[in-house]
Amino acid sequence: MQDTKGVDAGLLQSRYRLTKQRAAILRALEDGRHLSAETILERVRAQLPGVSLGTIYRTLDILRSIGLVQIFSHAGAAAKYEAALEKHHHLVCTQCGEVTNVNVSEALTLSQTIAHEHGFDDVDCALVVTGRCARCADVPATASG
Amino acid sequence: MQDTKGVDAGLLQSRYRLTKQRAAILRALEDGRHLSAETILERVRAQLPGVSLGTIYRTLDILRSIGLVQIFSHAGAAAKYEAALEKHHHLVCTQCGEVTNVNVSEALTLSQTIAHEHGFDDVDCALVVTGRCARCADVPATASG
DNA sequence: CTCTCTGCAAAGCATTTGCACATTG
DNA sequence: CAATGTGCAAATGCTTTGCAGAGAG
Repeated sequence: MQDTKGVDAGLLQSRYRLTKQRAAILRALEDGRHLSAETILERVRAQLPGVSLGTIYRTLDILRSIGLVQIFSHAGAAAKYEAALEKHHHLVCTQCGEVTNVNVSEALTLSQTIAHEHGFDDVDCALVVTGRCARCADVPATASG
Repeated sequence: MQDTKGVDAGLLQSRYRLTKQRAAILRALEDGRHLSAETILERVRAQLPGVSLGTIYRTLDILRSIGLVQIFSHAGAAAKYEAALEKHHHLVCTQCGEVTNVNVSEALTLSQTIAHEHGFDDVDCALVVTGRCARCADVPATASG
């Protein structure tokens, strides 16, 4: 492993080794957004057939601990992972489940104010906005279940 | 089942039956905040020894569907349930895990603006503010793990 | 009485983990 | 070479579900 561009550098700076599995996982994360561990596994296996789910989870956990990956888990569903490019929040359609990244810089400011009032420091926040997207709103009633 | 005060009324108005299990679950939810299904089971069993976890989950799901219960699930941990008294958000200490309810009315306004820009309607939002609480900040370093 | 609920226990998923071998630095 | 990472498969934890009997309206 010597091909170390972009994100990979983050791993190198850490105390972790840069293996081909990790590089492939990072690449998968750079390509897509809101990927489940399962999806990441599929994409990684396209390049490295032998990779296991265990490795995906272990790596994702490391990447999160060094701040390279942002996790987003929303009631019930499997967690979604994506490269921690810049702070953003999520807009989720309650009907079709599609997730969109949105910028809501005020959310953090607001959160910090609240948190400080409660004596918290080291503040961060996650805002999940739910609703029905335009496409789903068009359909009169899915009348399912 | 005829003792129908407060929250119970909500169930009666719905198409669901008010059983003693459901009443006990509602009562448990009125007492505490951020209860896990397991905790609810314990509390309910104090009054009704035979109740099963399956019933807890089934009931919780019904209560959520008719808007009487608010679920809060935060990465990794088991979901937390509480009576849907009034809209509020959560402040979570990343160190000790304690959850506090906070009022952030601006969050919804903000979310609605964003959501509408994306063509969404029927908007709601959940804000999770994380940080280190005052008590944990006092301890120099937990030096754990 | 009919239809809905419940307890039980097994199933289902997402995620974690122990171990022996492969790899990295 | 020593330390770390990996694949495999079993284990775990939370939640869901099928079924036959119990209870609500």
